[in-house]
Amino acid sequence: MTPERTKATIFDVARRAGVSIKTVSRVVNNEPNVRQRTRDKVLRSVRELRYLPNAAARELGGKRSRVVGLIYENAQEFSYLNDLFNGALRICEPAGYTLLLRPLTLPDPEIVEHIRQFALNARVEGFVLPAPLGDLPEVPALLREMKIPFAAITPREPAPDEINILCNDEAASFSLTELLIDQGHRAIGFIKGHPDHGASAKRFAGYRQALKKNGLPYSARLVRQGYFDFDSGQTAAARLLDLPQPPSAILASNDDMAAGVIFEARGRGLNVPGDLSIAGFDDTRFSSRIWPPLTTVRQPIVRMAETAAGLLIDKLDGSDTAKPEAPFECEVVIRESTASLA
Amino acid sequence: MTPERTKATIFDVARRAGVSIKTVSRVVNNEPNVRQRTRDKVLRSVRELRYLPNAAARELGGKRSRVVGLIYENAQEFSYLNDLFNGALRICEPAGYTLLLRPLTLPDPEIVEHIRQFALNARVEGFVLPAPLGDLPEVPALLREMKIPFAAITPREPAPDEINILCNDEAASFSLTELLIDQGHRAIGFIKGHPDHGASAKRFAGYRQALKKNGLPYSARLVRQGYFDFDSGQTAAARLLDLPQPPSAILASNDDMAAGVIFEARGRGLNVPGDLSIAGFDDTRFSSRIWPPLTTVRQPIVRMAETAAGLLIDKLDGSDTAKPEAPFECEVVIRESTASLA
DNA sequence: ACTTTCATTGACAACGCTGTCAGCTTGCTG
DNA sequence: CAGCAAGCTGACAGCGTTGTCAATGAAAGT
Repeated sequence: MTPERTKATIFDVARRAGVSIKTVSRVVNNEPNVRQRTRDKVLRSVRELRYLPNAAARELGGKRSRVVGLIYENAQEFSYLNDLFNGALRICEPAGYTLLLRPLTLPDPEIVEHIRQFALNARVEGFVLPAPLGDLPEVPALLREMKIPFAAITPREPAPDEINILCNDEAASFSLTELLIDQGHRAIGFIKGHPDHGASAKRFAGYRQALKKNGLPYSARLVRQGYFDFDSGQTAAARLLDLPQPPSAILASNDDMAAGVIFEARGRGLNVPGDLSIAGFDDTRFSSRIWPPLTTVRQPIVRMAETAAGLLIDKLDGSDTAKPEAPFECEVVIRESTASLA
Repeated sequence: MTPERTKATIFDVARRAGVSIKTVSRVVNNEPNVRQRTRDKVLRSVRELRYLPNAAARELGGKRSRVVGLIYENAQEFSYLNDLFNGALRICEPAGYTLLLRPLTLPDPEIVEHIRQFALNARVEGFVLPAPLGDLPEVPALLREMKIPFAAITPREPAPDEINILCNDEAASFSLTELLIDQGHRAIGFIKGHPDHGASAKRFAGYRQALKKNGLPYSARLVRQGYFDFDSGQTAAARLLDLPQPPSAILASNDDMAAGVIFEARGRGLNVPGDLSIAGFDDTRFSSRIWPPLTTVRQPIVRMAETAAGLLIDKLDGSDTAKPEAPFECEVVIRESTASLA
């Protein structure tokens, strides 16, 4: 039978260290104004008793729940979420915060009520908002009304006074498009992302810039609207390939759609990349595992999530450094779904 | 400006209803021995004041955290996890429970300490243990020592006195194998799953039974060990295809490995399913989106997770119905990666 | 009518922490 | 060496519930 000692409380620690409970509280919470010797004494008995502060009492007494919420779109690519969650968790856990997930099915007419309920029930102190939640106008509005700070990941428009985690989608898209141009492609199809996501516009902008810089004409016919899902990618690809003069390369705004493009191409007996080069965005778990492996752009999502959670916690803890973060760099990953035009 | 009323407490509700706080507590917790009229009065003022019990106070006073933990292997297929989480959440949330996720990187020599820390920090009252966690001997042992109940999902050996959620992997594997046999395949390769997962043995058993029942010889040469990941599937496929008399069909114990098989086949210029039929297990998000779409087996994971969470909560709440659950049925999904032998 | 028995209700003490504020030490300053 | 500010420490009152147990009231038995 394991010692099964009754959980030690702050009283036990205080008695053992010969100080008051308040002093223990100070030490445990890293507050100033405790002599080093006292601090050591307390820390020792904390260790010896394996003292673990009771979170409920802490919250009740101190009004702080130390809960960070991560709301996300349920349809979201899960490997993205996984990275997001792992990154945020890696910061929250050692900082003594609990990270709570809440999926949302979009579009959701009652989104405000759902988030409010979640925030209230779970006593969320701060939110991490992956795209597109930072861009839906109701969400930031609600959180501001509730006075809950948040960190928006890749929002279209960085909210002033809030934490914004950005990455240079535009530059990455530019590089990817230039890569195709360098490979000799002239007619390059583009499938836009979901209009609610800030990244969509940026990726499209990078594509246009690359065309322009390289003196290629922009043709609206080669551009189709997609919604970041496989089916919309497949549909858009079908339209592009039905064109009298179909593109020799298609750039999809994410990998799910790129997979849809590959699917459609294969269905038509087209050889990828022989007959059609295809590239995407995101470097999903499956991007390297479908055939052919996909040329794509990798975002440092884990680091972005870590930064988001870190800044958010800093804000919640009041250690407000408030330095505006530089955008994260994306990386073009070249695989076998793209090739030089024969 | 929204009413921003100071959050109502149990006192406010009690005053308004003209009863004591204890009575309010009884009503809110659905305890017996409250006259119907009183109950109604209380419920009305609860509604009118939008009363929400303070979870911290509740936990401090009542010793119940209402936290359910879901630990999982981080490498786990995401769509599986997503279903698992959504299913469990769908039960936990309305029941007033918080569902907390905790990824684990296996193998983990300190797994016991990690889980213990998590359980203590998060004050987890009960765990949902997806495979293979229910099968690692340390984990159930630890939880029993800590007196934390758990619901194991598809464990190899159902633990008595605990909640076990099973599904008939064996029968599904049997059907899938018979499907291939019916299509005329005689040499059917099999890639085993990770030995830590209970499902692996069952799927293998189903394969062997189907061979036997249909009078086909079992050849160990056609069986390779895999580990549920893409790479091991690819490697195993390479070995099988290098055989002097390679199989005309390969059955992989999950879709990740099946994708690896497809990848390998494509790399060798083989036509799927023309030259090689391939089937998997799990019906992953991507199973229908790779080319060709994969014949596979779908588990009702969402329902399994719902059941797991539901039974666990029943146990935690003391409403112990303790009926042994019947195994869930899997469904064979026939797509285009399998075809009759020409 | 007079107990006895339950169902119903309430008073009040935990629960384990943090915030407030007062008191005690130090170390300086003049 | 008094006087004062700043550093350090502790006493104690909450925080919003639930558990315990006693009080009350109503129903049933004699």
